[in-house]
Amino acid sequence: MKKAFTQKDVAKFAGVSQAAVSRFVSGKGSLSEEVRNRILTAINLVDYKPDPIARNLSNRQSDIVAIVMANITNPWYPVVLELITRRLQTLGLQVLLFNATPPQTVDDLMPLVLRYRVRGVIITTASLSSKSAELCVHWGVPVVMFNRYATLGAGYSVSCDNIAAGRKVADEFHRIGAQEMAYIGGIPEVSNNRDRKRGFTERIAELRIRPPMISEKEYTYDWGYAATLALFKKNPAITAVFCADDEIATGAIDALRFALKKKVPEDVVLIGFDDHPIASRAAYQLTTVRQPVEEMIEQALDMLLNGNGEPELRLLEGEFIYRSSMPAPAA
Amino acid sequence: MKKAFTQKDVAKFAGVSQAAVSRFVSGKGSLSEEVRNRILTAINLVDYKPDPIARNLSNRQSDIVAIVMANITNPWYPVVLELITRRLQTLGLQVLLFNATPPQTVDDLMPLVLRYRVRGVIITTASLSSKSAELCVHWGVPVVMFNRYATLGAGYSVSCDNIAAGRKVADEFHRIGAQEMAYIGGIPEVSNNRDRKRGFTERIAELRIRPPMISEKEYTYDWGYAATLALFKKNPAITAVFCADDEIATGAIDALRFALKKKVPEDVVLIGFDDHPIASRAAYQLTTVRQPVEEMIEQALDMLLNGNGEPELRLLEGEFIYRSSMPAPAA
DNA sequence: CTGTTAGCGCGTTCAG
DNA sequence: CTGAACGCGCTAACAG
Repeated sequence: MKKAFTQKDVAKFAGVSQAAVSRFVSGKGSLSEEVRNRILTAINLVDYKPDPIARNLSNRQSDIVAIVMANITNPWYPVVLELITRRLQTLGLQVLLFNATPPQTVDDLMPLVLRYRVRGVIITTASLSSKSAELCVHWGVPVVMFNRYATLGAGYSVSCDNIAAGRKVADEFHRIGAQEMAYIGGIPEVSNNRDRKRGFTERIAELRIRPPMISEKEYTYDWGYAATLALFKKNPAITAVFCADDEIATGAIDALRFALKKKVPEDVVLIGFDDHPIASRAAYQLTTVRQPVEEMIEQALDMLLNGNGEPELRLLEGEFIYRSSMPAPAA
Repeated sequence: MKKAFTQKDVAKFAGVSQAAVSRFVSGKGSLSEEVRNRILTAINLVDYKPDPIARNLSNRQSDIVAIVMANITNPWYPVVLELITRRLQTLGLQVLLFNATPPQTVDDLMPLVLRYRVRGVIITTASLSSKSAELCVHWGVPVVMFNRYATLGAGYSVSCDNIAAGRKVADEFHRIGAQEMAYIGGIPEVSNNRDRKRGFTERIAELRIRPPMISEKEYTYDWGYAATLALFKKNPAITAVFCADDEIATGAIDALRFALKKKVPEDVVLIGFDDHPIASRAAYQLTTVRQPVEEMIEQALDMLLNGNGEPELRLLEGEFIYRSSMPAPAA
């Protein structure tokens, strides 16, 4: 229960003023060699560590970044969270984690988040409402939406080029001659779902193939499973399914194999999205569009920390990962 | 970029002293009805929200709890994280997330964690070294180890009764007449691995069955897969495998089915641990020992927030969840 | 019951 | 180059 040593203590030991110590640790202002050394030895002596809380109060700028998530149990997000925290820690920043668990929305959480004088906010859930966006601008806190973007052009966004990816999936299905296709989507309003669907259906139209059946609801295994059952009941002739993420896709594969007794890829081919850790398992071997997570994070943090305030959307390309659920073209 | 309203502002609007406002928001001390109302209207007027940072500085006690994790990508931990943050948020507490990514250890992280004047620390990674334990005691910060316990009897711990569970697994295997068994473990030093192994092997010895083959390394799918291949190469007659967690178990199942062409459960039965989200999927249908996560969290937070400082280990019972990888006894 | 005062630990003028 | 002094927003003792 002892108190930590403060700059005042260091100052006393070094026989200088507290202000000098402050200048030393911050590196701002100038100190004589003499004083610098005395302070340094004093700091080592008492093992002084700056108090981030006090610093934040005085600064009005903290070293913590808030992350608002709602989908931690979707296996792709732990990967994201892992990489973000790791990257942030190397930058000397910390992560304050907020869980937007329904019915709690980002809008509800935002005022709370802002109270912590965070350096910035990363949102992987829904997108910013205009109300929350205003709030952030108001308090001068940068926000970046990760894997989705705001329809109202506020804040920063990083996302995969979902439209292009959707088009490519259509091309792949076309390449192997699929005629009856389906799209099993995630949350209808979310930008990534809309874009993946759009790229897919638009390209299918261009190719003059019959429009795919569409069913969308949420990004879960259970939904993928249930949607597959429903879709194939309506149309047993489907031979190619594009799933908006890997959770949905693995659910679809299980439904196909274990409930509908179909073979993947012989009877039905599937393509997912994300390349999350489960997708590569032997039980699934899912062909998928890998999101360039590390690069996305790099871009997100760049905007967050070095952004000029102008809303911006950075689009990165996804990478096709071929596995057995949808074989690669013969080389 | 506007400044937030402070107690001082509220005080000015209400025509009272700032201290009065402080008493109002904290609920401590007494105020006249008169003043109370004036303050309340002033607060609503300017939409005053207390500043947690400033409060922390003044208090020497924060409203944030640190969580130190290293295994976020193991699907059981997102569940834990999700539930902890949710529970904490309802208590008005926030989560500061630290990633002990190798080679960074808990010991390295602890001094950093402590600087944030956190209310407490939850560790799901390794257990406290004596050095770190001392540090926490020194600063009066309570620590609880989640799903593991300290060998040196410092800090709080919540864990499943792993020994009992291990014994029960042995009984189950014995019930169906298995003779050649194996244990695929996680990180050798971790208490939960040691206890699961111990309960299992001890009970097997009591039952006078041949001792199981043992192989342990880490809690991952890949390890489960690799270990299975290696074990069955040495002894193809194995018919029952106990895996220290579900990640290992699902890896083992895939190795069995896809590499070794064995049938589960006809040729080999398996039991895992945790009951993580993947275990219940159609592709695995894993019989497992479910950890009572919610109750564990409840106990963990109870000790963290209301503990008396005495080291304590709370052991909760696991629940057998029967699925097809090891059928339940006929009723 | 209420206001005044003194910190919490640090950054930042502002004189010397 | 350096130290004294003030403020960040809030809590807690202390008088009235």
